[in-house]
Amino acid sequence: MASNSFKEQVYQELSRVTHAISNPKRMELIDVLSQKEYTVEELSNEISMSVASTSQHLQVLKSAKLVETKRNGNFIIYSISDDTVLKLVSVVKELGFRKIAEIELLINDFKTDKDILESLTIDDLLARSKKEKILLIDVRPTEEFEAGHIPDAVSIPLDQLKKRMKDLPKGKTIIAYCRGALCVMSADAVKILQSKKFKALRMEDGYVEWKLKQQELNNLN
Amino acid sequence: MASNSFKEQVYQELSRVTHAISNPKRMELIDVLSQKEYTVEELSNEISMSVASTSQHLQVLKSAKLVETKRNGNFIIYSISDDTVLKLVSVVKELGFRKIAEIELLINDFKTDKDILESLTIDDLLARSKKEKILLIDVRPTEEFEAGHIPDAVSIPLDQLKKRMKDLPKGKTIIAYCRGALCVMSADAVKILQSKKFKALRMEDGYVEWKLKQQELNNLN
DNA sequence: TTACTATTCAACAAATACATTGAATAGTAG
DNA sequence: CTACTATTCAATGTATTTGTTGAATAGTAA
Repeated sequence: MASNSFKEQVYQELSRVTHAISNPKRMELIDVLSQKEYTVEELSNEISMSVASTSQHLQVLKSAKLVETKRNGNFIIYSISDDTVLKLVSVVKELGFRKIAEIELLINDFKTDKDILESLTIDDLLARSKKEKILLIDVRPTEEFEAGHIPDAVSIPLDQLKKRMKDLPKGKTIIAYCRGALCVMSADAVKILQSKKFKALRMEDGYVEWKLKQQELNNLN
Repeated sequence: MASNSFKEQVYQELSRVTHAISNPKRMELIDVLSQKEYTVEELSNEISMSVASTSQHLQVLKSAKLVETKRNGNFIIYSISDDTVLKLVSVVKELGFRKIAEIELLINDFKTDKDILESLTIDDLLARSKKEKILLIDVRPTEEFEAGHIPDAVSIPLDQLKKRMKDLPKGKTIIAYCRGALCVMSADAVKILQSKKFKALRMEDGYVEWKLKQQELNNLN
């Protein structure tokens, strides 16, 4: 049957997309690239893997059109090809976090580890910012902030927090965010701030989640 | 580093989800199950594969919690575990269709094959139904219609279309839908109707796409 | 209990995926 | 042109995945 073969080909092609993110290291690469663009060697460090292997994984991602490249001098710069890829990762995480008990256990361990009792979502942030004055701080490295951040957020990279703490207000509630639910930076920041008697909270969503939320809103008007 | 091991474990778990749909047959299984629940043997027929292999694929999907089972007499009934799974497939298709040239070519071949010039989306349908009187027909098999359908749609399975054509209005525009972009049934229906001088059009989205759209709308209020 | 049946398990061979090392490539900068 | 370097390619051994066949299982129905 011709129609049968058509069907097979379609599923073959679709599964190339999913195959590309079916490997933990490639999943991690996409997640890292969600924050900003990187060179191969930088990525190799981020995911703790040889440069050659990293390059090979990147080629798989590229052939599935999940990432794209540009050249800058001697360097090849990899980046996410399309915001739909962010959406894909977001849905996979949604499924993973909701459905897989193992991950929930890991995350719970992680949470109690960091002594974070309260953790806000984007919706919480929006609601809260209407009721009271809050200060939103982005504790990721400067380059990631510059590659894109939530409006009105102030960049205070985690490693500069102690130095810049004197400029922060004791009255306002400070909400810290970083790369998302799996990132420890905002939790560390909140811990430091709380120890110095600031009113600080963690937001578990990051810039990517904020961006996707905006797109959803735009799509429906 | 403990935090490193935590990270690795998380990506390991997340990639179990994507690994589950990284195989063409398993992708097809999920797609088939998106319409309604099935027994193992039925699925084995749908995807043209031995019962034992089908069962094994289903177990992979189940261990990733993408599908779930219930018993009915001697039969085990498989179904999609959660609407988030539909969202996952939807995003994968979005990426696949938009990004992979091979699929676009296949689909174009398919479209010209079916002589369908116009193909509506859900948004088109909603807009159009405000301006003129339309009749929405669901040409999938009865069981799939009964498992869930777009409100106000009338069930006219493709194999009954010729018999029931005399009851259809010549004045109204008839819009046919089936399982979604990859399904040929609505295209066949429109071809038949047009040949009998009905004003008929195809909608490329199906019930699943409609359901996801509703959920998006609900999420934002 | 016993016969029956839908489903799952086990074992196999073939194919594919994986991470590494070391060599090749294609650009840049002097 | 030459030296240099970030990236990619090639080859390798190991591990995992795949689909099949045939046996085992667990539930139903008499």
